[in-house]
Amino acid sequence: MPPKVKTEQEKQQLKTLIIDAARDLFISKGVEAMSMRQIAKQIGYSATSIYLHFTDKDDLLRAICETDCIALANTFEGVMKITDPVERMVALGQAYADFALSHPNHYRLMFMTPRPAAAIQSDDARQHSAEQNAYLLLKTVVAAVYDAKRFRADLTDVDLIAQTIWAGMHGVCALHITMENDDWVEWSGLLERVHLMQEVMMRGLIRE
Amino acid sequence: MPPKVKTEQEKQQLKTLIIDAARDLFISKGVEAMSMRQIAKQIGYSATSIYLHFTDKDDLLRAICETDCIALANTFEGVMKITDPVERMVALGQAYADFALSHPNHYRLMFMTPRPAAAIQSDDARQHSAEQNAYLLLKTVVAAVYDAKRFRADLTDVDLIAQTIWAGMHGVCALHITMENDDWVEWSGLLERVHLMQEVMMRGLIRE
DNA sequence: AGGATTGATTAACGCCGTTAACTTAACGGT
DNA sequence: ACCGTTAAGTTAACGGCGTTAATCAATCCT
Repeated sequence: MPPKVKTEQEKQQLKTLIIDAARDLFISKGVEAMSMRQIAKQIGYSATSIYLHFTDKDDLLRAICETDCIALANTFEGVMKITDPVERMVALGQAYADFALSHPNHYRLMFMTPRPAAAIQSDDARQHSAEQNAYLLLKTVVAAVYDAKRFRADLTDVDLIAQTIWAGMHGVCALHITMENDDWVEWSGLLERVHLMQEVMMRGLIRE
Repeated sequence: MPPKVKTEQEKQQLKTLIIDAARDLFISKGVEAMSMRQIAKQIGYSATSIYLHFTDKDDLLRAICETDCIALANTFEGVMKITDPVERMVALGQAYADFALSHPNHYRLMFMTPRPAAAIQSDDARQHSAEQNAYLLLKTVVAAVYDAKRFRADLTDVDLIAQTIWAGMHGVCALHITMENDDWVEWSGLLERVHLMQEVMMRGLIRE
């Protein structure tokens, strides 16, 4: 069954065939439902042949994220063009939330799943590029707001400010992703929650 | 090997023996490391015999949480005695964060793991008692602050306010639990982050 | 034509949660 | 005292998982 000598192009085709099948499962049912065997079944290959193109499941997941985070990066770049630093900061938060809520399984993988300490050291630095980049951008924007003296006078730690803003947006998104099906809490509208969080953060951080 | 007719007391002893072994694994390595076979190995029983005392793994997990959430409930009751509603609200947030950060795996299970929609309807209501109770308490406190007219005038939705506060504290805790090992962000002190989040929330929500 | 190589496959290992079938010891009733 | 029932375990097994090793067939190169 191996009709062989695939051109580089054919290889790439198969690779993206795998990625697409994997992403379908990943997006609709989450990491744990995206099993090697299920992917294989969908594309009509054997489970083990996936290992000819990806070293392991994590590698495949990373490929999916890389692909899908390009859109995010583009959105962010657009946001960075906004001139007013405070406006820029708010828009960045909004873009972050938009991504989290429209790609819940990506978000879950990137920001809600603890990676064991071991698995991190072994990475060759350039791994978590999407996450790293997002945080770096946030920090840049926060620094701009700080330089413009728009933060309250008692706030001097740029890292601390950035991490607090991150935590606020993360809280709304993560809580929604985890709890949307729990109906023992009468959820107010998701958009309202995102908006109020932004408002509260601004009122709490910005010099009035 | 079955020396039998255990008194109700002996049964309970074995049950807590199982729970203790399970909790050891759960606390130190998380849900996924707490396997039936590992638990069994540690207490010198067969994996299947656990099913004589717990219907399945979820049941066992619920037992662990129930046991360990009593401490939490007690702390909360203490907090509720604080007379000033705003002070009470802040103290509740602090207690919540203390629990999350000292029982990260409990917290992960309770507030960071999406339960599929199906698994929720089938529960006979009294299931998520700890979570439900915590949110109810928060809502009560928020309502008290609202009745005391201490919130900003434009804030009128008690659920929305409560959920935003929840999200803020959740954000700091969840982000820490997920990312504490990622050293590509220069984390400022955890306590500072919790504190600033509280401060920001208060400044953003409370009438000045 | 024949060997090396490539792209695949099947078998297998060791994990998991869980169910079914079986064993063994203790008790109750006659 | 015996026998059947039952309680408390056990082992075997199913189907799923990620992953590795061995194998197989078709093509390419010499």
